[in-house]
Amino acid sequence: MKVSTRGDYASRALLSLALHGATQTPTSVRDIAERTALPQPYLEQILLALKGAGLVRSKRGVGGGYVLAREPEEISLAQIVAAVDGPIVAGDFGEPHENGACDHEGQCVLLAVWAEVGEQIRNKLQNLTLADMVTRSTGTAA
Amino acid sequence: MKVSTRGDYASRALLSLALHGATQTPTSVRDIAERTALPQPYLEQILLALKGAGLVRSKRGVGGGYVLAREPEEISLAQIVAAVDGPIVAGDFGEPHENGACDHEGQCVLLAVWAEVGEQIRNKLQNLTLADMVTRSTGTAA
DNA sequence: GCGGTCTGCCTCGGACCGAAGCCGGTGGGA
DNA sequence: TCCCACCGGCTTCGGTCCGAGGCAGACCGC
Repeated sequence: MKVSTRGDYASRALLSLALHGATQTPTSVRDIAERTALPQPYLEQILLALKGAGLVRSKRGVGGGYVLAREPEEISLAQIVAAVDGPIVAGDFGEPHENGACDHEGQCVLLAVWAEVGEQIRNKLQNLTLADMVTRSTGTAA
Repeated sequence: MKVSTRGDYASRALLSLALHGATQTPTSVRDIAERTALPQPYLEQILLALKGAGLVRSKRGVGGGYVLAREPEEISLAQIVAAVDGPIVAGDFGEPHENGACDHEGQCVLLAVWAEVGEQIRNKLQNLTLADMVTRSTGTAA
């Protein structure tokens, strides 16, 4: 019942890009790692997953690095977490109301509940974009 | 980002007790395991944890077993899950706005978000009692 | 009251799996 | 030729899931 560090790290990395307004000039993995205090090799493969999901673009060679693929308003935390942690669900015990999944008492009722919880989390995270985070970050605290 | 099987199993077991209206006569672990199709030894220690949390009472010897400690209306899913899975949170990366926790950009903003998500899940599960589940179970599907 | 049996209580341990993180090599760009 | 993204594989670590086995309390028949 918790977000893995991958989700947290990925969010921090992209938030870092958004904070520096780096929608054009690439930022190297090393710079991101320094600014966010994250382990560099680990962050590397996380960024790779984010690229695979189409959330960032990369540029190789000298002066290369990563750039947000879309505007911060268009990137939600749900997309980030889903990209590195897989689909956002609460409990993976199959689907309710399907073949032999509900052959014991109360089972499919609980499955429905977990599904509702997962959906609620998704809704929450879909409404939080990187732009919102930037606003929160600059508006409230350090 | 998911409920462990412990939480699911514990919920199923208590729901089974509630469905059979066993607020007085004890039900043995073996019977619960049969009705819910759960591994009996595993279920045993889960029930032990639930007893430690004060959600069920036990009776030893012949004709012994487990009984709900309170009325189904008084037992929420949040209590059950918290009893077997620990506190319900989304991401355990420390607390926001404390000593050196927010010394890197955007960190405490994200911490606040995870905290919000966790709180939302807790609220949802606190509003779902065993009595609600019984109603859902008997009212809608098999 | 006494032993047997039924049950919960408790602990130990191990298989299994995913998370977390490091490393070396490859190849494309300036 | 240097820089840096890319690409795997690989290890370590801890948690989950579950079984085995023994101990202790409760009720029974006698």
